[in-house]
Amino acid sequence: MTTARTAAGSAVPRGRRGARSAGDHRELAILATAERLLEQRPFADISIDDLARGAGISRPTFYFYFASKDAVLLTLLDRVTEEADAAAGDVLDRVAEDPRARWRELISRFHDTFREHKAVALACAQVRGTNAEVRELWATVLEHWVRCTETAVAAERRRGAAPDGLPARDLAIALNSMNERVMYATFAADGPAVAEPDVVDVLLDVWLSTIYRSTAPPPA
Amino acid sequence: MTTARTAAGSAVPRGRRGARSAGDHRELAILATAERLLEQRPFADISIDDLARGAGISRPTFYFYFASKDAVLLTLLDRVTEEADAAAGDVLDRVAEDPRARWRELISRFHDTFREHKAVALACAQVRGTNAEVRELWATVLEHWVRCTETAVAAERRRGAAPDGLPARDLAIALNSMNERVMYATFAADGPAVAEPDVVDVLLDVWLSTIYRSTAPPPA
DNA sequence: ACCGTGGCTCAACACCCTGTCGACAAACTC
DNA sequence: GAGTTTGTCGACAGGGTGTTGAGCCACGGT
Repeated sequence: MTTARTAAGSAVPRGRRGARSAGDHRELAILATAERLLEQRPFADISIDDLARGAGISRPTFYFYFASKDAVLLTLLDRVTEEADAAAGDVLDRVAEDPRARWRELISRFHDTFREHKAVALACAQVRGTNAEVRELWATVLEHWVRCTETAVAAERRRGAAPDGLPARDLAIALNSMNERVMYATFAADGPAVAEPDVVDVLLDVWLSTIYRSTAPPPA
Repeated sequence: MTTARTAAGSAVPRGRRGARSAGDHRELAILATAERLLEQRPFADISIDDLARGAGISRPTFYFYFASKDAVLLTLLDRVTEEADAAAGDVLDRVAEDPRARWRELISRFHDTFREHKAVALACAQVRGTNAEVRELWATVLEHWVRCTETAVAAERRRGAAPDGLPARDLAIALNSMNERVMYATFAADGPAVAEPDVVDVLLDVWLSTIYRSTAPPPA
């Protein structure tokens, strides 16, 4: 019921007078431990005790900071998606400048952000199935990206650069879903996957083909 | 260590003289209970006890038939993928006849099969994250479909119906991944999803655009 | 008719993990 | 220096998993 219960809004430094309290430090330690352990083994194989010990505290104390193991992951996911959002920036507002380059930039930046936090991304995809909060956060984030894509596609159609076709929203959903799954498979390296260095170009090619119905969209 | 340990190979009636033993009956009852319960609540919320009780046996007895809860799901998944494979049949050998119709048939049949076993499909996608056997089975199945797609695309290119572009395998991976994720989102109805009645046509449109670089592929 | 074996069943147990409760200490406030 | 807030943990209760060991029943062999 104290600081920690700000849950996902953890990026905002809590209302203390800037002073790094012991609690802040511990909370960060738990998060860091979680991300470190996730690089070594799957989320399901990490117990709350592991997290607590890794942060130098006891299990009950863990609950002072987070309501559950899932809450830790939720916070981690929140940080990563914010980073991805920041990385994407306003690229989509400038698609008309140079469509191919801008779309590529968009895909590439998402790819880089998620690759850097592979472990978190992979864990979230798994937990999404069992945890409603993670599922909803992801849904919200995805919805945002879908809307951005949709808007950009609509703009390209309006200026005559892209032909009409599928409803922009459906296309946006299909493309973003594809990206999600293809990147996941590449990172997880389980099952059929596109080779890491090619993944951005493969995805880009599908985006361009479906949005413009040709490999090379007309420049501005 | 007896009959049940044939695990995924359960479709093959075990070597008894055709007689439906009590065991066969129980095994089927567990499977049926699992599919029924999965339609009501998520896999994680179903305990082995639920499965056992549903099949009219005790928990320890459950272990006589399956090694774990996951093993039940694995068997269920095996049945569904076999059904999907059968439904797909040889459509891809006849793509040249009428590309649009055949590709649509392919996507549509997968869609129908998985929609019919929504619950199993959804559960598997979730468990795939934590269970290596499910992950591997899915990987194998997907690899098979990717290869079929790849072969068909290559054939279309060879006969001049489809232009060159992305390596056929990468394209096949991207498209199948998209289908998987888009159908999942539609069935799960969580987060941005294509409306159920449109999903086949949306997917088809992306397939055709990327394979033929035009909405309407040339007929034979 | 008798025994043994293999298919089948379960009560009871050991274990692990989660989440909570209540007592307690250090620090900051007035 | 009394009181609140922050932070800490030992000990417990509860629920799920997987195992053990003993027992039942139907059958085929002798």
